[in-house]
Amino acid sequence: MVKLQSTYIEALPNQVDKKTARIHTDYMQTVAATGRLSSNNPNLQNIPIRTERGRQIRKAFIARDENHTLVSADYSQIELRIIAALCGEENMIKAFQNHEDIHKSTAAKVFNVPLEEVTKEQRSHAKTVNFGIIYGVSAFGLSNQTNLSRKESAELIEAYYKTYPRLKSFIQEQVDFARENGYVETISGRRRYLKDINSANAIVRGGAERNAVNAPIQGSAADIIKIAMINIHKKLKEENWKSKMLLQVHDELVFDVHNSELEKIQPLIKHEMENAFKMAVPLDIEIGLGRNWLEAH
DNA sequence: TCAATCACG
DNA sequence: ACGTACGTGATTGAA
Repeated sequence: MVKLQSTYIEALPNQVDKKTARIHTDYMQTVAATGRLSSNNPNLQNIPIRTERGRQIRKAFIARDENHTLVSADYSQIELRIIAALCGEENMIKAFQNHEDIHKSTAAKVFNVPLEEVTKEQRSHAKTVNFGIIYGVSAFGLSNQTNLSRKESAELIEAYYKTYPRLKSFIQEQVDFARENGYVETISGRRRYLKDINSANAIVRGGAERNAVNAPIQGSAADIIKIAMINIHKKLKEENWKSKMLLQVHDELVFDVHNSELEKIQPLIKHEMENAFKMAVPLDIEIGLGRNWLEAH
């Protein structure tokens, strides 16, 4: 509550540019270790959305005038798709090819129940593990995030790896590669060097091992959206579109679209984002529009 | 100046 | 036996 007031409600109006009457962020290309962009002065990659009061703040971001509309396009589950493609886990790849709800689909397999009998709690637990895998979670970490005991968490992780065996080997291979070479890399060859990967200190080494797993996933997602941004920017420029690309929020692009272009630009954006990088899984885009950033989502 | 907290993906 | 989920930036208040 205090945060929303001081960081957004009070600070943002002071950041409006006198000449353009708009807020402009700076994107940093060489800050994040994984290859993501970061955003500052002000940070527009952490505008609230999760709480009701937060959503009121997001509503304040609007299209430039009556003749424009905000369009938001985001990659659906891009990090899970990347890990599935990187390790060739057919069970997960198939779920994405069939456009299934990946967390529900995971729950059905892990808990060995029909898709239509998956409970909310089972889906929620599957979702937690799906995310945890991306971060290199342990049984203890998982039990902290759920109402499961450490033993139940260990069993859940075991069932998960039985469902997706290639994920387990992928994690091991990333760590082995890092120990051997001192770095890991993304789908486009961006490296993250891990100086602590062979540390004698198990805590420090454990952190580097999680980095070895996470960096290729988070970094590959960053590679993909950057390629999409370059291709979209080129097209908008070469074909003299009136619409502008405004913001990038890791897996989302926001555009200020002239209403005359509203129908035609959406398939363009979708196509460029879906085809930015050829992978063993399809990339899916969710696209929306509205007078403000909240509605566009 | 720095750690803790909390905003986002 | 050990400690235990990735990546950022802005604000606050103690040192």
